[in-house]
Amino acid sequence: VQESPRPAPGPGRRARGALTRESIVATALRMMDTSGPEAVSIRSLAEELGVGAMTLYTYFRSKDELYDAVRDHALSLSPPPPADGPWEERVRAVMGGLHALLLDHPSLVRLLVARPLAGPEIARLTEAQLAALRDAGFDRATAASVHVTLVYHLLGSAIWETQRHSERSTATVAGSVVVEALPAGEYPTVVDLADALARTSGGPAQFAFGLDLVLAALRARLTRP
Amino acid sequence: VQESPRPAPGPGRRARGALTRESIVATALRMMDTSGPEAVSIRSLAEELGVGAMTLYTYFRSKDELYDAVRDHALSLSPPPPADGPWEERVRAVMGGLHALLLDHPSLVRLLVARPLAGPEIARLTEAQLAALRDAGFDRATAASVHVTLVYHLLGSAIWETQRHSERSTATVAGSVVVEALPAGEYPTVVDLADALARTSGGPAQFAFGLDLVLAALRARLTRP
DNA sequence: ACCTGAACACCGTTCAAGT
DNA sequence: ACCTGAACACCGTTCAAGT
Repeated sequence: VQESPRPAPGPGRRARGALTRESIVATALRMMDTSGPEAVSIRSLAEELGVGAMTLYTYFRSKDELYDAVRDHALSLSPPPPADGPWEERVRAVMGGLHALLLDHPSLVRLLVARPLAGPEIARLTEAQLAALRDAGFDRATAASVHVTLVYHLLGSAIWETQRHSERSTATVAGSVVVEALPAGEYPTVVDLADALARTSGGPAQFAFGLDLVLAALRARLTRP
Repeated sequence: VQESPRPAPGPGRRARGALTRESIVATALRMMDTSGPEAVSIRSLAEELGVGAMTLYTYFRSKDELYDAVRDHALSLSPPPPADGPWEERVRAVMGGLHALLLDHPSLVRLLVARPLAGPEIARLTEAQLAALRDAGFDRATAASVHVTLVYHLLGSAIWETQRHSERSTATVAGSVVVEALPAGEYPTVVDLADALARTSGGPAQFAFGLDLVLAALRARLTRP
């Protein structure tokens, strides 16, 4: 036997006793950010941690439970939303913080869209947003509907950004609509606006544009209902 | 040998010569609608069609190409958008048609969010929406940004509806935020609005609410820019 | 051109067994 | 309680071979 069967824990390899739910989740998130979400599986994560695949089932009941924990951990990295101040700024803080987080951790999008939105961090962010809307003066039903509308905006933009980055082909893409070889006779407006779509699509500016539209409509509702 | 090695094509089993790209795609969509998107794989689809798995590679280069074709086929089922009339009604027609289609075929959501938005049907719908916005009087940049905002709304609502239906647990769910056993001290507003969230979340009414907000803001922009 | 089974390199998870 | 390898029932896809 020339090599020790169990290598000593070195950099990037964790001491055996140090394996915890937290360290597993942190490693999974780092792996997703580094190598993409598709590179993380129970088996590959276990290998990265230097343990057998089945070891992870000591800490999590299933892959879904592990991924839910990763999502919650990632969401906890978003800045704590302000509890007072003008309602509009508070909504912008929650939404902007989440959008920035999703740009930092694009792999998080998969975890958000694949499973029901639940967990303590989701509850914390929902609480902050609903409180801001109630303080603005909206009744319960309206506050709930506005909140869901804002969640749509966040989820939609997250998907959109992910799709754009997943497009690695050399085809000309205008706002994820491939316009290369698009017959101008059939789709004149798409072709005419290809540059505008390519320039405006995605990112914080596009996110703010849509958010501003919703907030403007809400301000109008409050002043003359 | 007691059984003929190749069963005669019966109901639900296709004659061998009839295998085409179209029939494969239609079967895949029907299978997704019936058994859920996770039940469809190259192997299970081939079995449903009564052929070997590798046969499908004669018609499609890969699973992604097959799924893109399924998406395009499903989108072609949405009603043709009106080419004239008031811009707002045209936008409502495109958005409402797509939302209804996604409610009819929930499994379509996966195909929409997992891959870049491309293909002839996407181009057709994009063309109709952009044309309506240009006819309304918006400049190129604004029309493009409004279009993307509306796509966010559609994608976000699609994800949201899917998440709601995927929640098969018995836990109390309020707008996909599980409020069961949620400490009222920490999340007072969520608990207070749990009923409102459960009542308003999802469906055509919620979709229309958000769309109305955006359209109201756009009307205001057009009258006093 | 159309269709095939065997094989490869993966999955998540169950199980029985070890410490 | 923590960790394990073997095994099971899956994937998508390559390959060489058949018609």
